[in-house]
Amino acid sequence: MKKKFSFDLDKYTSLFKALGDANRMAIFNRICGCTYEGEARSNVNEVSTCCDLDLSVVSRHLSILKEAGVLNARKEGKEVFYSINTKEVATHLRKLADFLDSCHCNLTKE
Amino acid sequence: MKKKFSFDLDKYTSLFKALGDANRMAIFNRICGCTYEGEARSNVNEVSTCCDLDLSVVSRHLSILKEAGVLNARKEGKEVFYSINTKEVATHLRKLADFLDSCHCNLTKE
DNA sequence: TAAATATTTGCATGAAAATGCAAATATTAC
DNA sequence: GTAATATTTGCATTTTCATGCAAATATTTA
Repeated sequence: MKKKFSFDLDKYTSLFKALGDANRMAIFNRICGCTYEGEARSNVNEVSTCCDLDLSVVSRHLSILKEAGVLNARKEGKEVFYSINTKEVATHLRKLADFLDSCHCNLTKE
Repeated sequence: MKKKFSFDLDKYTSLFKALGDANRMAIFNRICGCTYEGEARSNVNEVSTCCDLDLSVVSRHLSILKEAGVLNARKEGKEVFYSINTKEVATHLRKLADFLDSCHCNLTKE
């Protein structure tokens, strides 16, 4: 029955792979900051100010984060506004945390 | 004051980088399973059965996961037993989830 | 239509990471 | 000590990924 404690490995792998890069994490954090400021809007140009990268690279990172379900993209005119997919990401993180707790790992850890 | 909502980017980057690989995730899941079974012990040989990799590669993956704080290692005789650092990992995951909730991201998401 | 602005995509390059094999190390058993 | 077992490390190879530049696309404005 051990199966019921398992979780979608691929989903977590892609989520963590997306966030496991310093520049993408900086971008992620930047967008969190933007959205918290109340504007809830950060286009590619704005985001790119958080790291010393070519705009095209930032664009690609944003696309990777979007593919992994971390970000949402909304096109408005010429611009594309990115925002954090808060609920989905937080849910996944908590689910894994709960899974770990349920595993009773480290029973013998002193 | 926006700073108080921030979090340790580097810590999360290395944690996610460690888990952002399909084989390491399989290893991670395998050890979760082992520990749940009550034995709380998985040596390198046992772990290596979860993926089609040379033992030396598995050993390296385990070391990467340990460096990132995901695993604990305990040497017993010739063997090294790995277990999940449950509390630390779960805590980090929840902290990030809480951070996301506190950001009020996606205010405009429909 | 042409120009301006925002973003993405094609392509080449360099860097980092994953992998396997062989050899080295560590520990126990004989 | 030697043999056996478990794991790690050195090294070479391959693969994957990040990056920047230039060109292409999309959209608005003049």
